[in-house]
Amino acid sequence: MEIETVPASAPHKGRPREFCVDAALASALRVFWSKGYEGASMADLTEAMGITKPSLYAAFGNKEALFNKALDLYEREKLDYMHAALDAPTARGVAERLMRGALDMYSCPENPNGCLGVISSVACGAEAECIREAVVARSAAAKRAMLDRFARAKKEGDFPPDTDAEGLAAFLTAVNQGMAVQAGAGATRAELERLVETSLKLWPGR
Amino acid sequence: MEIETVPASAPHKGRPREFCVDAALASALRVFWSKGYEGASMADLTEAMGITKPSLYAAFGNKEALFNKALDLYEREKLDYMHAALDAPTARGVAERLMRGALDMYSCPENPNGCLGVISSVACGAEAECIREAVVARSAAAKRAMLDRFARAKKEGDFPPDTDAEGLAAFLTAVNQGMAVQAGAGATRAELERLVETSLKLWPGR
DNA sequence: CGACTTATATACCATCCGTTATGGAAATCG
DNA sequence: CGATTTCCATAACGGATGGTATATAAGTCG
Repeated sequence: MEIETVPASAPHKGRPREFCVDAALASALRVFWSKGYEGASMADLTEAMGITKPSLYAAFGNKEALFNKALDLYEREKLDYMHAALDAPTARGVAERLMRGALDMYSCPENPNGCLGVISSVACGAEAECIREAVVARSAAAKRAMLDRFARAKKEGDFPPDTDAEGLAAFLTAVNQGMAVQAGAGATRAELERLVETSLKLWPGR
Repeated sequence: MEIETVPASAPHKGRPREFCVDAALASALRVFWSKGYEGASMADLTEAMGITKPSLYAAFGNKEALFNKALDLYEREKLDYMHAALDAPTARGVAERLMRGALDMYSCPENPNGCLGVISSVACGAEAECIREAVVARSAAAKRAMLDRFARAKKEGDFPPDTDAEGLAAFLTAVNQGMAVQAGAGATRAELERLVETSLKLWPGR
């Protein structure tokens, strides 16, 4: 929970805001998630958020700043399962929690289809290049965390010593990205479930 | 090799065209491949193709028709490894050829990064919805071909009888899509190679 | 050589894009 | 009560978008 725009103690002078910033940001996230950065027009955003353009600019800066805040929210609310997954006791547990967490998210009917990160990291127009870079940087960080976890798992004996932890991290990332693509293309939960079960069956160990 | 616009025997009346349709289409493909359907503006396209807008419209119809023809070309030239892959004698051979073929394509420095199909199938603006549907339909057909091949492999004993061929098809598709996403995000060939080797090591049987 | 057909080049169209200036409305402060 | 500050609503901005009308150039056909 955030305290609007000003630090904290502002006993609001001036006219009070007529909308909830958090709710508006959540609506914006849904639009970006459905249409991507470039596909989401300001008209789409303002309509979904229930505010006018000047209000949006006053509260969030501009479209890019709004997207970044929406991305923060996405990471915070929708990607928290990743942190929990990395805390699993074994590498296999990490993989399982990661895939099942992604599966749950992608097949939740209240969420737009697909993954905001994947949607935003595929190539698009020139104006969105900085957006793309920001998203790629974030997912690189996520992948590094996974890699570190697998390196630890290797030392702990979850994997044979000749295991390519980097390859496994890339593999798990790829399965999740592929799941996102298929979810974005309209795959059913049953199909995604099958993908997860198969991947889990192929995962080394146990 | 196509015969321009008219059936075949046209002893071209009127002013002759000053550019090569096939070369222009190849240039257009590169632009769509780099920037996606919506990210590619008519100005981008005409500049890369070396022709003016009226010439483009006269030769290809409109942006959507141009994209579909570029997609045909992409499938014909860049995705032919898929047909060859499905002809491999074993299911493992199919998987290997599919992944290595994708790897070669994604890491060819002359090609734009990523996969045109994946780029075009992730959500974007409303105007591109029909494009998205067309691409999704094509990749669904590709997946079905792979599924049929694996069903056959199951009957031929490549897999144990309790194998989930559908799950394996979804899995292989997902790895390739994930590879495309990572390639689009700028992964090196070495990274993608590692992903392929790992996936191949996990693939069932020998 | 004309007549005809087709391609090119320039300029333009309506529409939408993200963004912002302007004027009034709603609250607190003195 | 002003005075002040902040927010909302309308409407407009310059620029870019996909798509075209018009006029001219470059060929073949009779």
